[in-house]
Amino acid sequence: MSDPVKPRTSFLIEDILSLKDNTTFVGKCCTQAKEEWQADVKRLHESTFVERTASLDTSCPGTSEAAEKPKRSRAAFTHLQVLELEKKFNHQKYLSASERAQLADVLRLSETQVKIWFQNRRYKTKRKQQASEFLQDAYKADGLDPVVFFDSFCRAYQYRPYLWDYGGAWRPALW
DNA sequence: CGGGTCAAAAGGCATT
DNA sequence: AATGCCTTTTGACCCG
Repeated sequence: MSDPVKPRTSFLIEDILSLKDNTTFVGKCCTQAKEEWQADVKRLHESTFVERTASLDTSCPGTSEAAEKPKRSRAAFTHLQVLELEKKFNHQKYLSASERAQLADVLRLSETQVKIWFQNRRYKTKRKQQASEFLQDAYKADGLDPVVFFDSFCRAYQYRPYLWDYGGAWRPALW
């Protein structure tokens, strides 16, 4: 079995691509992200499919030591899995049990993984909203130019493009 | 290599 | 009991 494809980022590629020709900097990163993602999709389709990712490491079978402290492991979701989760989340922030089961089946994840992912995603959105409000107040109070501010922000976080999908009130004014 | 960040998963407590 | 929010733990990754 080949290694599961590890997502490098969890940003919304469609969102970033939809931003269009803002700067060459953004464009370059989009191209790179798109290529990475396409490569992952290709590898996904070539393999039978991703193994259902286990939430717990089940190594050390049958050993008594394993019962003492179950080792917590972190699954790395694939780009495709994250993309589908993000698409769903874009439409609805909460899933019913049946919707969750269906999505879990399609993505070859456990229902718990889907549930936890949505919990973490909601909280992430909330934190970002709070952060964007804080930033907005900060640059207004300091009389900063939003364009210059955002440009430096992008450059400072060029390896963290997932920070770009700010849904905060200040983004529309910048684009 | 150490420190920082992100994200998956678990823990704790509240709500229904 | 199931699920919510929030916090903490954990592991991977990136940078200087």
